[in-house]
Amino acid sequence: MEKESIGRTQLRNRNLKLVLQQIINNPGTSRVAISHELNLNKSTISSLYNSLAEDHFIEELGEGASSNVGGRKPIMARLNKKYGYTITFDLGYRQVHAVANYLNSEVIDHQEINTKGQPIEVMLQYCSDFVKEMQGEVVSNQGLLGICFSIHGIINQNKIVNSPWIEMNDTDIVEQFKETFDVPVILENEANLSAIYERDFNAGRYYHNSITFSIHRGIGAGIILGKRLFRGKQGEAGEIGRSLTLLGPNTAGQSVESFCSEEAIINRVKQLKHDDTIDRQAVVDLYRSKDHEVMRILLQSCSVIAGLMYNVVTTLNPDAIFINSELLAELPDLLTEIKDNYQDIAQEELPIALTKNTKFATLLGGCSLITHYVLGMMDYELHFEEAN
Amino acid sequence: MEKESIGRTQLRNRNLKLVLQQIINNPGTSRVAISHELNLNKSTISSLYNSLAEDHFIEELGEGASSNVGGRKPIMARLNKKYGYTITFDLGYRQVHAVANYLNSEVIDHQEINTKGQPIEVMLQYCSDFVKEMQGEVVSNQGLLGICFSIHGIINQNKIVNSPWIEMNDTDIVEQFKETFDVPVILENEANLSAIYERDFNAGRYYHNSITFSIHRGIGAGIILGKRLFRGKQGEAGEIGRSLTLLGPNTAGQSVESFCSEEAIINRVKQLKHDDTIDRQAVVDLYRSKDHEVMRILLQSCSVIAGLMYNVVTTLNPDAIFINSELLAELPDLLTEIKDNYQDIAQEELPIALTKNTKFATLLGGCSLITHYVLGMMDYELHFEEAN
DNA sequence: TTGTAGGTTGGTTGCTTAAACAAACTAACG
DNA sequence: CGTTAGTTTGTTTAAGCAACCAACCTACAA
Repeated sequence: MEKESIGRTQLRNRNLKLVLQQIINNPGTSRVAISHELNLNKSTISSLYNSLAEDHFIEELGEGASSNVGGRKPIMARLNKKYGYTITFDLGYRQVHAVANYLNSEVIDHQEINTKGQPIEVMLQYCSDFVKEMQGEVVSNQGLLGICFSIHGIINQNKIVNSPWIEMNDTDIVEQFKETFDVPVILENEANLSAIYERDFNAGRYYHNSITFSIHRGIGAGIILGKRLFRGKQGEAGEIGRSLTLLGPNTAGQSVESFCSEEAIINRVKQLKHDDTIDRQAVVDLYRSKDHEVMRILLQSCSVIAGLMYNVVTTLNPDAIFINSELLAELPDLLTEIKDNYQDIAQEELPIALTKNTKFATLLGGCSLITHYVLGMMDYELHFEEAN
Repeated sequence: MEKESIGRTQLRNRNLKLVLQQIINNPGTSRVAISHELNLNKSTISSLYNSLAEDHFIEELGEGASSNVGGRKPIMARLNKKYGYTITFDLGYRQVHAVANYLNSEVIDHQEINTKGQPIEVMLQYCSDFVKEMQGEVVSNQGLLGICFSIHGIINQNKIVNSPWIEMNDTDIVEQFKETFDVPVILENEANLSAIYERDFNAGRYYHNSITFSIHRGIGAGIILGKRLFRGKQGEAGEIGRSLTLLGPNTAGQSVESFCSEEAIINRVKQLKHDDTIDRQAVVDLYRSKDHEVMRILLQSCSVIAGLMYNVVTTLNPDAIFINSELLAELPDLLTEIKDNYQDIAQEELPIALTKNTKFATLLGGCSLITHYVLGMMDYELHFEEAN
């Protein structure tokens, strides 16, 4: 909403970025195509294009197909992925997951190490090592451009406000990595990154408003409205796990999270089975072996999730819902259950889909976010391809 | 998000609007002040300013106060309110409310007539008459600029999708009035207009994200995110009345609306008292006379509303909440009740305020909306003053 | 007290600059 | 030859700049 004034230089800058956006989102486009798309004069585009080319943002692919009535063939161009690269870490409860990507989001390398029970310092040491490794290996024009951390907690103003699963010991991740590597460092909530992934990769492209439910240890949601991530006043938007399951006089209602997060479910099964070694895999196995009690607990949870979903959809009327959950990925039956429950309540069609490749989604979301940032294109819609 | 390309003309146009925005939002500003605010050169501003002046958008107020160290006095300017005027109607269940406003939102005239039980055609005939009356009376530069209708129902693409209280008989309001008066005609949901009112007048100015609960016959919410009205995929965002009060296995949970809308409350009191003549005023009187059962019902409703509020706040993390309700306006005790309940659940501070002047809020919201529209400034933040 | 010089701010004017634009051109095709 | 892609060269236009005038203030001297 707050429009900024535009002088001559900002005009040029903006148009430069619009051209770059075209090149990123339509790999194998040409100058004329861009000119047509942006309603700017051919010569203007040529000028802008050449500026970008000088800065090594462009990779030319030779000639494309000419039209069927003759005429010169266009020179196809796409983003020069080797302009530079970014690194994204997911600081999980059980492990650290790391990935390095070229500017077009192509994965250069990824690693995962188990850090369960380890303090944050050890996790960050691993991250630091990974960055150094990449700096030694990856060849690119500008080198490392930026780093993103996926945090399972609440982020505000690029600071961790709340980290329920990992004790942070007042560690200032941003300061530390910015200092060491001299690149921008961004922290973002894991559910938000999942949402960004859905927006910028594959499916979500055509949806303006989507909500990504992230159901792991806790329950959160990433909210995309008007193609923009909505973070709320203090970055707490989407903390739907705290929603009440019961509105009414006895306001001491249970929160959704305390009832059907993975954590809660595992605990309930633990109690039920008097077995403290139960973990997610055990729950999955029990469900698959059609254990009656476990099935009941999970189906109950699905019903609650469906209700929560209905309430959120009712307030936001989004185009689609995504769910990012390892548990559901392993037990797709439950997705059907949720969908059916939702249908019963809503009587309305709404695309509900599982996020494919649960863990990578977050990382790629982070890759997209930091890429947007380093290009100075936070408010530009960028699409990326996910390799298969 | 979708950025449009900017050529020379659009640049000029945009800067023109930015200058106009400054003049609207800071009545009694000067060229230098604008130049400073927009970071554009003095001479550039002068040029833009003069263009606007030629188009009669500007009213000069003579000289302002000079600074205490000497120097020429600035020439103060504000929006020429008599550039033109807009008209807004509220098509209520019981009455039609009409208002005409100058471009600065100043009320020229307003009327209200009782139309309870009358068909839509009669209501619109009255509206039509009002417009003609204004066209005869109001003197302004450009005359009537646009018309806005506040609809107690769902609007999508400027069409009525759902009108629970008034039978529309397939009447195409937009077509009809656009045809007759040859100006833009906009329909918008009443709760959304309330939200716009809170955003553009008085209080809400400083909030980026706010939610306005409109509790009348039904329950709806207007959602302002990033200073922008959020309408959802099909304009159904904010239909929170449909939220479930209970998430869980028996998904046939009650909707909030069926439980504590004004309609529902009155019906419950009717049943309880075996008196079919009960209306809002009767409920108010009964509460004031401390009728036990009525108090119970209302307090119960407050508790549900507070829970609903908590859930919505949990998903959106807004800066503030507004409530627009005639019932609450008459019984401010209930607001306290809601606030207390909310506090109990949330344990967090959040500004919760009643909309003053319940009925006018919607109309002024409509005025703001249509004014934005006719100025071609839908995406510009405009502030208006409400006369006292 | 008055008058004038010096400083300050508001706004205009005329010229410069740079980016978009337009049209004519070359290149490369069917 | 017609068509399409891209470049070149020159034009237009809106922003930027610098010098200016206008209108105010204060200080201070006659």
